[in-house]
Amino acid sequence: MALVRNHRPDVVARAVDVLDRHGLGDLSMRRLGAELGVRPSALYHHFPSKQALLAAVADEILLRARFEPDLTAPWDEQVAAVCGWVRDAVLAYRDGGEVVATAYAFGTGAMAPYEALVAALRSGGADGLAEIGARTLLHFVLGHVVDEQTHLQAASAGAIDDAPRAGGDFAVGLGIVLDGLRVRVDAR
Amino acid sequence: MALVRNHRPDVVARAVDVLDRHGLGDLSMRRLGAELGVRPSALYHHFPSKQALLAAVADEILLRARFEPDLTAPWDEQVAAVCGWVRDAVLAYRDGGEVVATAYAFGTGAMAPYEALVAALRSGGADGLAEIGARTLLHFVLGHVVDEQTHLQAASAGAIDDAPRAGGDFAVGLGIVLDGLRVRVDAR
DNA sequence: ACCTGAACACCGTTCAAGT
DNA sequence: ACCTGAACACCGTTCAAGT
Repeated sequence: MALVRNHRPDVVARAVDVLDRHGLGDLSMRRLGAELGVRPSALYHHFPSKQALLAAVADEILLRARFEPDLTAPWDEQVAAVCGWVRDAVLAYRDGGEVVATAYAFGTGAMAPYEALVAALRSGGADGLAEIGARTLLHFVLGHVVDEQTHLQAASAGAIDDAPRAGGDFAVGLGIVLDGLRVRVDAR
Repeated sequence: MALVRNHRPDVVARAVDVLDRHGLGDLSMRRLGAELGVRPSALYHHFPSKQALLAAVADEILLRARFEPDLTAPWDEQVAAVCGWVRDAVLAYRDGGEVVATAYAFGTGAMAPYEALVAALRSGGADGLAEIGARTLLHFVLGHVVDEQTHLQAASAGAIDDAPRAGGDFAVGLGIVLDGLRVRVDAR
């Protein structure tokens, strides 16, 4: 007898919720199932694997921070806007950075920021470097945000005494050069 | 009765070996114990946790690609040399990038490259930006190398058709600017 | 379409006890 | 100093069967 009936979006929403409340380490199929009032095996009706579930979670996190590119803006401002979007989206949920970075690294999700960056870079005429530029910027942003988030969380958990760190912001005095064009990513 | 007696370096060496032959996913405490002819619990005599073991593996991988900084070289060349060292070290072992990146992210290991980069950046006069610059460069290098390694391995396993990618090298036409000073990281 | 029940093949970690 | 034996509290995934 089916006590509960969950649809795919319910599962994703609950997963985001568990992630935010208990962290990535506690987001297991069994735990998520229990939280939904369902056996773990029931989740495999919606997702072929945990990896696929986590990719959906990553996409959901990015989607929730709604973003629409301003195509009339200068290309470097467009790039900065995308970076800012990713940063905001990911910082809004516990372990958001790691989830998105992993999904992106495995190529299973989090493709929207990559495509937005490619578009922005192309609009700046950096045609040949758009793809590698987008990947670099994403590593740049995600790397720093994961850093930030890890240390922030560790500090708030009392595991690390939060010594003053040189710039919690990923952009302080830093830029990236693509083919001679300087891109400032100080979105914040 | 002790059939085998392993010292700490033996354990690390075997772990590197298992990592390279079977990948990070197969490097479990149980598997490593079996490979050493020992129960998994015996490993906890040498390491307090798997995380600590993996940190030691990361350090070992970096150590095996012996590196000595040329303090007479221009600072940007020093930076490039460190990046090249990390890249070479990590590419020499299966999943080396992920192991080192993770140890670095958790702050449990892989500190040598960070310190080398800070020193190189300081020697260039970028005092206030040395720490954040070092972290940025590391994210930059490790991010790209993990990318490379993941796709390379996936391709060689036949999981992905290796479409032509824009620059397998992390440095193609890219640089990082620290306070106006352009750092080229095209180590290769 | 969604769920149960039961199993399979694993994990990391602890700890008293052995040599 | 290093190892065993046994346990604890978990994992992801599969699959026939139910409604």
